[in-house]
Amino acid sequence: MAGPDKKLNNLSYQVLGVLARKPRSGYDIVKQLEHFRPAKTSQVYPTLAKLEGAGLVASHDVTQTSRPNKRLYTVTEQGQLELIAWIGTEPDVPYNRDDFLTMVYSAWLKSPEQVVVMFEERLKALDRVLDHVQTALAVILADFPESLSDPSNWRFYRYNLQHRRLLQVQTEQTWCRAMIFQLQKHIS
Amino acid sequence: MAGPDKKLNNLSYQVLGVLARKPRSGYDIVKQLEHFRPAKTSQVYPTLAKLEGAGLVASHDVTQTSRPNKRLYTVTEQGQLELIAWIGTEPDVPYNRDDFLTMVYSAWLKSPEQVVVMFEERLKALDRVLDHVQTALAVILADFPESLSDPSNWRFYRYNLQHRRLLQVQTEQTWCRAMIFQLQKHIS
DNA sequence: GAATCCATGTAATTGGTTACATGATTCA
DNA sequence: TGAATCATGTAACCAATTACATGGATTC
Repeated sequence: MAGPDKKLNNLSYQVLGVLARKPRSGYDIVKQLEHFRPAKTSQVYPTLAKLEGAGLVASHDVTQTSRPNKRLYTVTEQGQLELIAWIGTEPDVPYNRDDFLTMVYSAWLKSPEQVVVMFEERLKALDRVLDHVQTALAVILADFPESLSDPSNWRFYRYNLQHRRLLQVQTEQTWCRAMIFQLQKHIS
Repeated sequence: MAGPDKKLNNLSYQVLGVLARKPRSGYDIVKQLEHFRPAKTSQVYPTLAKLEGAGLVASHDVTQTSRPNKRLYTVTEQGQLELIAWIGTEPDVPYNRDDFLTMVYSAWLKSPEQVVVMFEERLKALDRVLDHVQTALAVILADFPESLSDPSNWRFYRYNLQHRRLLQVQTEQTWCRAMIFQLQKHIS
């Protein structure tokens, strides 16, 4: 009815995806996306307002007693259709910015000793990610084992995306250890 | 002498790192970063101007006959010190945006058949990346074999960063194949 | 009483893309 | 002659972060 829908941005589709699983408040959405696709409240709230203006989500206020009141958002049918239509289109080239890799790029300017320290810190940081991912996997496995063999259940993809992260982190750790091993040969 | 140096952004450090390896024009820098840390000319040229204003890089014009004239940039000593001082500081949390993963997040709304097609396309895209990375590795291995055991040579890190990318792409391909295998069990 | 969580937003700034503008040289 | 590469930039817009602003409820 309104103007011709131009393509939404990545965050909008991600928010539609979260709400397609279940209705949530802006605050809930931020928490939900924290590890998978971080976004600040200052970006999420305006995005929700924009999506509501376009008729892709709807909201209603919920009065709470033991908590501040909140506004629950739901995907509209139009919103779900928009999301489904987008999935499977040609994805934009992925976008990665990692200070650590930029540092490694110029690490030849530092002594091997100093670089080894950097890689050891990186390993520790990856350990923390690993912990988080393994816990998430264990929870799904314990609470919803049937969902893991059902691609029409959103937990099927949630589990497998976490599993992907696990594999990636382990690969990166292997690489870090190989780098440390090589560098130590040059420490007198 | 001038104001107190506040932290530069990721691109600035990346540009300093490129120029620390060897002097280049803005155009060269864009090409150099194309696969590792993409940036458009419209971002690189202003960044170079800013770095020059801060005294971290210097430039001089080069007259060419068989090509348009160009401006070559070099890192100043101050620029190199700034870069070295940054390396090893606590890196910001890495930043990843991948439409494909956002699509997988909501792929439970699609039929397994349709999702299999998405993963097969992803595999093909990863094959092209793999090709590029393997070529780059082979070139270094053939032309500068000694540099691979010398952490004070920038090619040591160039090679190992490419190797990291190789491992990551292979891990992702393994995951994609496992996903396709699982999904095919649900196609009647 | 202080810290943390729940809850929703706006304003200013930085980071990054798209589109625009121009022009020489080389190669098919 | 037309496409691709080399070469440098600006303007307008979109994406994202930082900082600001407020306030009730819970937990330590």
